Amino acid sequence: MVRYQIEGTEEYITIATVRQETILGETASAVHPEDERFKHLHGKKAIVPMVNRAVPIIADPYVDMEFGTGALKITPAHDLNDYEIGQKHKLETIDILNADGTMSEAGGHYVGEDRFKARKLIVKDLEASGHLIEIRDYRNNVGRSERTDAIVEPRLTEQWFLKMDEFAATALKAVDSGEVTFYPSQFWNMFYSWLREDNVKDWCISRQLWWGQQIPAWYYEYEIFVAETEADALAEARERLNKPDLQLSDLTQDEDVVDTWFSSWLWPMTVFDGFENPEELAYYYPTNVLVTGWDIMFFWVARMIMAGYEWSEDLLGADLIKEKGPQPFNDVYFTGMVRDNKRRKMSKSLGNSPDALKLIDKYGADGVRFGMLSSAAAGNDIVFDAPFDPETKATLNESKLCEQGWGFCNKIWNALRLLKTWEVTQEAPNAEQAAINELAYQWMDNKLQQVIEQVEDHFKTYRLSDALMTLYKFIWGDYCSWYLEMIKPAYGAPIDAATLERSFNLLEQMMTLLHPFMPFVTEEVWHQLRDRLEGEDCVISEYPTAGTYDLELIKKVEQAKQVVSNIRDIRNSNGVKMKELLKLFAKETPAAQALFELEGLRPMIIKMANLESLELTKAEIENTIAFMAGTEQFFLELNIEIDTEEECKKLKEELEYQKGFLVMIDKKLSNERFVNNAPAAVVDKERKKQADAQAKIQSIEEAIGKLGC
RNA sequence: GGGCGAUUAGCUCAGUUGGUUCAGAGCACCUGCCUUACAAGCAGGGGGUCACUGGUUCGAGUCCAGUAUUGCCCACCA
Repeated sequence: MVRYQIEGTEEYITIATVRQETILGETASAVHPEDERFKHLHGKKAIVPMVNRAVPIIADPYVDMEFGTGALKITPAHDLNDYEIGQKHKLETIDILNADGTMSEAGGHYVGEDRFKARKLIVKDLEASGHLIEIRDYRNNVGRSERTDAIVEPRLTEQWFLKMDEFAATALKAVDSGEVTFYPSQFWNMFYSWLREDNVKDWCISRQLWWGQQIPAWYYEYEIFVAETEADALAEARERLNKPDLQLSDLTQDEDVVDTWFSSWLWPMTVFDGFENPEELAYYYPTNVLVTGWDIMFFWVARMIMAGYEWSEDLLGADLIKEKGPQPFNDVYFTGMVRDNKRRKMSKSLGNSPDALKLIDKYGADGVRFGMLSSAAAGNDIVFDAPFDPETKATLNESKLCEQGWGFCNKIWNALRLLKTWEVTQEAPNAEQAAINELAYQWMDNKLQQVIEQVEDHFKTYRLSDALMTLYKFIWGDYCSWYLEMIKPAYGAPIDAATLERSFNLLEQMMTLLHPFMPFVTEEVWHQLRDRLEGEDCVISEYPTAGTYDLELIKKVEQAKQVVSNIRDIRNSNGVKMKELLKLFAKETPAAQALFELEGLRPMIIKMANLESLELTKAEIENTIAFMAGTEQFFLELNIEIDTEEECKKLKEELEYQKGFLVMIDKKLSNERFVNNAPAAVVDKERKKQADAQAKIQSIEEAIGKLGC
């Protein structure tokens, strides 16, 4: 803490500093305007020790009354905030440092000393002259060089700046107007807060590095000539200085280079060599989508947009730009940052990043791709689930998600193996299996169209993980678990060629759909499916487009699947083995009749649930367990004594639930405002739900009555 | 200090324009299966008051406000 004498008085003001050498560059002392302790000093001057310079005492609300002594020295040349206050109060700036960190000519009798040595000498001198009040330990954060760890001293230097206000307004408008669309859209908020008028700062484009593009500015004494080439600069210098004999050797080019982003913002044009070859650029510009991390949204994305609007018309002509737009890309897809399971950014210094190559060794490239992509919902950070070794703290090269991907590859591979192991016959199977095969294929084919449509929709909105999961569930769940089981011939029996061909065809299309996510396994399976010509590959196979599909058919099969699942559940919970043949009865209703009119549905349920028979009935069947699938009621005959009590309890629970549900819907439908205001389709749906619930309640009540509970 | 998000099952996360029973996926867990593609598998199951409080609306996981918790970015620390 150092005290300063107030000019013309015996009074002192005390300030604190950890960089006492900057006192030499001090050009004001500052206090808060409302601070009662110092109000009488406003407008007076303080004498800076050692250099005996009288500097004004200024009042500025930047000063924190609570912090330190409440008084602050202002050194505009060596502190960013001080610089801003200096600008505001029109203070002189005195640079006390040379570029090598030694004291400059402004440094009084410390000139030439290293700043750290000067700092120590100054303490002694201040003590000797009675200005030093107290020394305290204080920990403060100093900026350090990322590479060399050297302490960074703020210092005034001349730099090149690019005025940003107009550029920023252009970029904002581009995104606001939708000429450039962000995915996910909430990044607009961040973009806006960066670039809005009151926040945007001019861009310092000069860097003191040896590598890079040198700034095209040439100096002659204090004159500056900016030009595209040396020759142009010289010509301009000769003319402006009126010195026709001036030589290039008389000029000095600025040693600084431009910021790396200053060339990167031209990337959308230079990547196609657009300045030299506008024809190529005209073909590609603008591109569909830029994929990048949100952390460089400001550095790169915003500036590419600015550059696009600035130069594309010059390069491509007004007509073309009118047609295609000046934006460098139409969409920006922001990927998430990959974080570890403690949410820290993965980085080399933390050592928390798993080794991708080792992951690939373990799970395969497709497995790792699946792991990454399935957790990559647009814009959200990806928490990578790699666990830590509790002892070494190192990240283990393991991942549950990648393991899932690896399992998926395995599943696909085995599906192929199954298709390949069957013997093939030209003979048609028996009528029931033929009906099942036909239904299974129709169901799969219709569902495939639906899946293609859904995947396409996910792609359009950059929901990559949703697209992948849709395919995952379709291939594993529908194709492997249901379809292949439906068409599977009896043990040892061959499969008919037509069904096998259709199964190949389905798998083939699935491989093409999945190929963007898992290129290796899909390519291999695609080749194994059929004899391929040279150069005929999955990667260039025609991507399927969605055809129309019969939603009713899909729904009916889903309902049949529900029947099968229910039966399996009942087997499980009653300890009835899968092998045991059971009798199933469906309550005969118009809806049930309509359901079973679908050819192949009945034998399919019989096969999948391993039934002895499946009949529609109006009669009461004794000793059965009742269940619902959709709105229909089924009764399963078990060859065991049924636990009536348990069965009653289940039915009553279900009844309670349905009644509660019905009450809610009744309430909704008796609400006039709902009926009047909600869209007709929504009201109709509610009425359908109401009718369904009523039907279900009736069925359950009947079943309860039958059990006599 | 300024700004932007997040909070949904034990864990990691989806949930699009407020409107189907919307509360979902994977993992983990439990039960039963060595069924001749896959036990690295199959068939099932349990588990959530959608952070809290209020508001808007006929209707809120979804929109608004506040609170709590939490993450990130930027700035600063005399």
